[in-house]
Amino acid sequence: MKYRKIPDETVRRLPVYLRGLQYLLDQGKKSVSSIELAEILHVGATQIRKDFSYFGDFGTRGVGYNVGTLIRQIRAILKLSGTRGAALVGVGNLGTALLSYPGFGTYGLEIVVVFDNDPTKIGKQIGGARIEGIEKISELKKRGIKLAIIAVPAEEAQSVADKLVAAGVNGILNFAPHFLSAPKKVKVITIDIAMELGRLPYYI
Amino acid sequence: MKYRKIPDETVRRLPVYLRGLQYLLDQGKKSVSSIELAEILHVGATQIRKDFSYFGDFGTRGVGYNVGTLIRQIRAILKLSGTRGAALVGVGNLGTALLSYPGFGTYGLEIVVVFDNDPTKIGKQIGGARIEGIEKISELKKRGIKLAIIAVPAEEAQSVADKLVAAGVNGILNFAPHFLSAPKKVKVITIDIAMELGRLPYYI
DNA sequence: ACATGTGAAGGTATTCACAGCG
DNA sequence: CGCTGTGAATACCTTCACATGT
Repeated sequence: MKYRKIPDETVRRLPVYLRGLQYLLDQGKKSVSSIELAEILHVGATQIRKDFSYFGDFGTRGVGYNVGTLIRQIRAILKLSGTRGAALVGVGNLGTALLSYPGFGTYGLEIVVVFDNDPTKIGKQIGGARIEGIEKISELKKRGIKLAIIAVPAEEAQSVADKLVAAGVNGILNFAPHFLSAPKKVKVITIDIAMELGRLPYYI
Repeated sequence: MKYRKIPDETVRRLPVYLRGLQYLLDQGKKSVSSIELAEILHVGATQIRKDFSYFGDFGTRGVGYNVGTLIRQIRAILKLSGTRGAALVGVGNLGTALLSYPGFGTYGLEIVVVFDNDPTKIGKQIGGARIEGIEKISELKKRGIKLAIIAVPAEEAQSVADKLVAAGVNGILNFAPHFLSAPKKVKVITIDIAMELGRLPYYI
């Protein structure tokens, strides 16, 4: 395969493929064609083949793709090999929900540190971690944690993000309904739940 | 303005604009230019103007856009005028978080009915609603509720979705890490939190 | 003078159509 | 023959450049 720039959209779809493949693996499937995968995921079969082709020749012509191999390949592309520790900031309802959310594992992520600014919460044990004060964020660098999840109210989101960036975090998943400013080298993904709901009525 | 098909991407951005405009309104701003709005939202100014132009001439040349008017226009386009009742299925951590999530209001949505299949939860009061058994989903049609939010474990998601569709729901926001099958007339938006996190390491 | 609104240009992503290989 | 892999064609979206209206 010749080199070509990988479309952002392709990267966005890789985790989708990964989920579908994991599902097939759980079903005991060894091999899958782009057509079968397309049906499960509601994506075009050509799309799938083209996406994979950016990274190399993963399939066998006339046969399809080996499920296990493909999962490993995609995990490698997404740099999900091994487990990465992530910090969670904010232990309200949403934060608590995230702590018990299954599925981070598939993506090689584990919440290992938890912060909150509520004195009544600090020190409490939750999931596998102890809740620490917001000021301890500065110690993330020392602990080698590079990913963080923001689940605090909108007003505090930017200030938390600044602290995280200062502590050397380079990837942030933001659930606060607020636009975050961060240096270019820091990748921020915002999930605004209400905003997704907002476009639902349009399509109805 | 001549008629042209409205890009999906434009529709996806409308709620983003709405949030930015709401923010400006709260600040007491009466008028805004595409350039100012662009800075707040990290979107191109040309993009904003082009997007608005699909729906009509909302601005005043040499001046900008009237914040209040623009909000009303976008809300109308997204069919968010008035408040729509939505049903929530699943009152685990995530469901509870959603019940106390601020911001649904901006998008004209209100959770008015709550379902769960846990007998110890049924009958309890939560938010403004009483938790009802899953079997009561069939009564949604009678109550005129057309939107639903799924916050149940992956294994139950499809069966819940089927019940919702049978009850006449035509829009579903799905938080379960599972692909849902539904008739074309039913719009399903899936938010898979872990999947979003999954592409974070790639960019780092 | 200033900011919108918009054809035209440019860029990106998807789909087609089929060659290539097992 | 079946299914992958891919250049070419198409569709889609964004950006440019500027004409247009206040």
